[in-house]
Amino acid sequence: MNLPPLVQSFVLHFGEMGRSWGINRTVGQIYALLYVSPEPLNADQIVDALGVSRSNVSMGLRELQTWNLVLLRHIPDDRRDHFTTPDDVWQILRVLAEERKKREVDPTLSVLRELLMQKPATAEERHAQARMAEMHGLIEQLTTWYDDVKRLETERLAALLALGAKVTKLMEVKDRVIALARPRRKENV
Amino acid sequence: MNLPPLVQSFVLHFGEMGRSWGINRTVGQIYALLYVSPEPLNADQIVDALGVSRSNVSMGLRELQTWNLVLLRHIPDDRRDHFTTPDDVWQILRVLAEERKKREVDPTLSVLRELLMQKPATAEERHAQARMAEMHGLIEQLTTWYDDVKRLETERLAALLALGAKVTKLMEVKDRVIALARPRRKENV
DNA sequence: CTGTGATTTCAGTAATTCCTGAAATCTTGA
DNA sequence: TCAAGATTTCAGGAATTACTGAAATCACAG
Repeated sequence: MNLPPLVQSFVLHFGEMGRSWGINRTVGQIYALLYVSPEPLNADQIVDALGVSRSNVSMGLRELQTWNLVLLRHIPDDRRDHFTTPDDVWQILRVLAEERKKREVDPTLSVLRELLMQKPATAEERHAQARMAEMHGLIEQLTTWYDDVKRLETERLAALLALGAKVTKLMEVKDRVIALARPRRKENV
Repeated sequence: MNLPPLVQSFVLHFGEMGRSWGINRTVGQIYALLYVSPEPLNADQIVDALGVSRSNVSMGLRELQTWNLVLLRHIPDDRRDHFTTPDDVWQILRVLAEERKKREVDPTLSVLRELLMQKPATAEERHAQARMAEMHGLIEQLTTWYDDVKRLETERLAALLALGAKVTKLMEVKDRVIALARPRRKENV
C-alpha cells in the first residue's frame, strides 16, 4: 500500500470496519480511498494505492456499484472508467440508509407478514405469533417514519436533527394551543 | 432442528439474516428462539431446539450477553441458567441502537478526531482531511441527535415517530409565531 | 471435602469467504 | 475486421470464521 499517512490510516480503518458493516476489507478500503481522493480514480490507480489484485478491485467496485455508493465518471480522451463517491455527505447517508433498509429490514418485514398470515396450531405458536406481531409493529412504525423523513430536503432534515428531543416541547405547546382553541373536550389531540 | 413450523421459519430467517448483522447463524437463531419462546429456556433446551452443539450454544449465549440482548433468569429449584429476551420491543430497539453505535460508529468517530488533529503535509492530505471533517461533522450531528432522543420515554418517542416529517410543519408554525411576537428583526429564529 | 451436574474453554476440523492469476470477454480506434 | 487496451469471470488456493467434542473448570448439595 502506497499512500500518504493520513489517507492510509483512514483507508485501513475503513477496511477493518467493513467487517461490522457486512462488506469485506477491500471494498471498505476502496470506498475510503475514493471518498478522500481529490480526483476520480481508475481501477489501476486503486490497485497501486491499495496493493491488491486487479480482479479484486474489479469485484469491489462492482459491489460498491450495487450499493449505489460509487459514481462512474468519464474523463475526456481516456477510455478507462474512473470512480468517485458523491461528494455530499448527506446524500451518502441517504443512499446508505436506503440500501441497508433494503437488505436488512425489508426481508424481515416480509417474512414477518407472511408468518402472521398463518394459523397458529398450538398455544406455543400463538404466543410466537403475538411476539412477531409486536416486532412487526415496531418495524413498521420505524419504516413509516423513515419513509416520511427521507423525503425532506437536507436543510430541513438538519434542522430537525438540531432540534432533537426538544421537538417534544414543541408538541406540548401545540397540544396546549389546541386545547385552548377548543376547550370543550378534554382528550383532544 | 425440532420446532413448530411457524417458529422454525422465524428462527431460520434470523439465522440467515445474522450475516448482514454481523452475528453468526447460531447466534441469530438462538436470539430468535428466545424471542418467541413463552418461557425462558436453558442451554440444553436450545441445543434440542436448534440441533447444534452444546458448546456452540454456550458461546452464542455469551455473545448475546455481551450485546445485552439476553437476560438471565433463575428458575426456583433449578440450578441451570435460563435465558430470555427483554419483552418490550422498544427496549430491545434501544439496546440494539446503543450497541451498534458503540461498535460501528464510535470507533470511526475517534479515528476521525485523531486524524483531524494531525497536520496535513501535502495538498492531497489537506483535501483528505477536509473530507474527513465533513464526515465527522455529519456523524457528530447524528449522534448528538441520537443521544438526545434516546432519553425520551417510549410514549414520547412513539409520538415523535408518528408525527414524522410533519414535525417540520410544526417548526414553521413556531417560526411564524416567534416572528409575530418580535416583528422588528427579520432573520430571527 | 466430595461427587454430581452445569458450564466454559480450547484445539482441531469444517465451512465459508476472500483474493489471486490466467483466461475470456468486451470496447473502440484504426 | 482487427488489434490493443480495458474489464470481467472464474477455478483454485489462502485466510478467516464457525462449530464440535473432549477435557477443564465451576457451583453447590450433602
